[in-house]
Amino acid sequence: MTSNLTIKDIAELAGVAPITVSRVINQKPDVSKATSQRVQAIIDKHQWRPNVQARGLVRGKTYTLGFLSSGISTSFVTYLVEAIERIATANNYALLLVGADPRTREADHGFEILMSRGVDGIILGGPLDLSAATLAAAEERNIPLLTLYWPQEGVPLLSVDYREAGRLAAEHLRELGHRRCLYVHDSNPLTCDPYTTARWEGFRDLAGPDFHVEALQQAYGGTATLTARLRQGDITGIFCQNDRCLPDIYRGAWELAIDVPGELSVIGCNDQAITRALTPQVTSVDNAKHRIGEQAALALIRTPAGGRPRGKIYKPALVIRESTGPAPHHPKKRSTP
Amino acid sequence: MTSNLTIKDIAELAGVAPITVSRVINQKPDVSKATSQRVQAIIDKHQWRPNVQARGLVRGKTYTLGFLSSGISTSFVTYLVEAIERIATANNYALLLVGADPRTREADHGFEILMSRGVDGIILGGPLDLSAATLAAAEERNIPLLTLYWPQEGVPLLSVDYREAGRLAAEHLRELGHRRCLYVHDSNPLTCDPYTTARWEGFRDLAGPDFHVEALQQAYGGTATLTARLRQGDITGIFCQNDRCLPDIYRGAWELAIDVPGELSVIGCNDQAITRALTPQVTSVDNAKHRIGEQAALALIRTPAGGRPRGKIYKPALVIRESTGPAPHHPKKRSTP
DNA sequence: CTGATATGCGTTACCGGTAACCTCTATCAG
DNA sequence: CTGATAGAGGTTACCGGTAACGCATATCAG
Repeated sequence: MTSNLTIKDIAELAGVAPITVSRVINQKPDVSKATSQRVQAIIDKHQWRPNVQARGLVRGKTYTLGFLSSGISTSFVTYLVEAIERIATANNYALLLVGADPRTREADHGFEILMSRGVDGIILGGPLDLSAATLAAAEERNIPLLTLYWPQEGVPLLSVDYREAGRLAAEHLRELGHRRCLYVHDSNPLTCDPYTTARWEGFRDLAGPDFHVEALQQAYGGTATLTARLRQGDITGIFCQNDRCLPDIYRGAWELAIDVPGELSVIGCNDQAITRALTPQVTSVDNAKHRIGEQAALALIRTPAGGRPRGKIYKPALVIRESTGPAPHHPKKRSTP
Repeated sequence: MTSNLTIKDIAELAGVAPITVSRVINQKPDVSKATSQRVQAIIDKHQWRPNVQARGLVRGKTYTLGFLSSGISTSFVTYLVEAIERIATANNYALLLVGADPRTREADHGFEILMSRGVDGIILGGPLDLSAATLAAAEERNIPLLTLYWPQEGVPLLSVDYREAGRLAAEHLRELGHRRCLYVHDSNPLTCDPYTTARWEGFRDLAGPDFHVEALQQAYGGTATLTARLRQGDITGIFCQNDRCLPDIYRGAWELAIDVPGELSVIGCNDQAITRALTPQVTSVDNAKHRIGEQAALALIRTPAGGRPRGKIYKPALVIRESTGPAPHHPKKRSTP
């Protein structure tokens, strides 16, 4: 019965002063074993837990991490939240979740909510715009910051080498004998990934006389541009910016009755759940999202109040599934419907 | 520059007592307009925000909601979190996210984290086991509780009439002329949905001489049981417990080269993003998840400390897409491969 | 036996707000 | 002129912990 007991109640029940109870729960010295056990017994019996707010007030620490992001239900962000939450809970930290406005990406409001609650560290997630003033305020308050995937001026970045992701995709396609491939992306300024370009550059890195690449913009939820291009019949491989594009690509192939991977190989990026939901299952580049989330939480928990956590760029890894295969010998020319 | 100013600093700068600043920020009477404006000016100038912990300590209120759930990255739960977060932020509440152990569903630990932080209300999400003692402790502390989707003894429930969802699916299939349909579910005790049975009952409600239904268990990630049944060639419609099953069902159909919706109509449940990611897009029953999340947050924000929020059961709605169509005239017998 | 050093625990003040109560001044009816 | 009343603001104590410091009692070398 975790009722509204305070440290004073516990102290009284144990016949000691409150500070002694405090010492017991914080495993400080200067308490005899006998006293300690007696106090602990009372605590256990009543399942008492110290009030985190009171403790936070006097310690200037809240044992709380903040996560700020728009598009919290976006698959990628969800993975981050899950990993962060797991680490936080395991370390008796709580996770404060605040969203930015998904339409404007304006995040100052959310950031201030987190700051006024005195979180011990803030993790920045997906699409968000923070003003320099806000960032400076965090700096001044010594709140450790970390950004995952969305770069912020002056904030350490924990992410993946997306250029390398592009290279891995290109390498795989080239080795399978594909000679003309597409990089499909959506550069809508609100939803686009900051690493759209990096992936493209990596993908293009392997271009050469026997490996032609070109970029194609295809807005989420549409297939027209893509199918128009595929009709020309020369493309045998696709690498897309983000697994979010995959449903559109599969749909486009379906509309043209193109067999994946028989006639067209498809590679996604980020290795989200959708890769296993589609048939055939999609080869994708794993971007270490779980590791990133975990490391972010750990880094902030471990960083002392004044310190700066370190960023890190992980290496991506190709996960081969069913959507990629040898290039067809004679790519078919498609007829216009 | 939201530095570490306190109410005392602001008071001093404005030449008043701290309590006056307190009155200004809380819009209380007994402050002259002139004084109020002067104080407000100082506050604005320094972008000062009161320390939420200190305020919470003395008020016994934290302006924080807790969300407890396992499987935070589960699509359905994600929708809830997103909706709750939006309402919370809009009302200057924060959302504290805590996960239960996904393997054991044990949630007492998480619940205690939330309680010791004095959240103003707790929303219970997906699969979790709470001990009666823990629930009683919340009761005793007057913490308003609400459970979405996962029933808890004595806790008001905000959910959807899943029996009706089953009926809607059956109705749709029957009207399309299907006469022999399957209810596909996964009754794994850890992952299964508490409404598995309700949906089945609703689906069966419409069974009759011209509408035969049967239930089939098919674990997530597999297709063997399903394809074995489909090979008999008599099934022309499927309703599945949860959109999570859809990828398996589509894969099963693909393995047998069954055309959806030409030869087989498929209806999902919950109307998650996957319905639009698959081709053809899947007809599904919308379970009002956004409304549920929003209402939960609002209810808890509005419920005064001692009160009990009210539960509510929403009506589901069928969302027709591309995966359902008229029953084929002559269902084909499948040959064993 | 004395002074030095631990050991074990309590007292006091304080973290940053706010509720409850108090004081002072102005205004006004009788 | 007196007393009542309202308006504007301050004083004090407290929320539930903890840091800093203080003070017995025990132990032990010399």
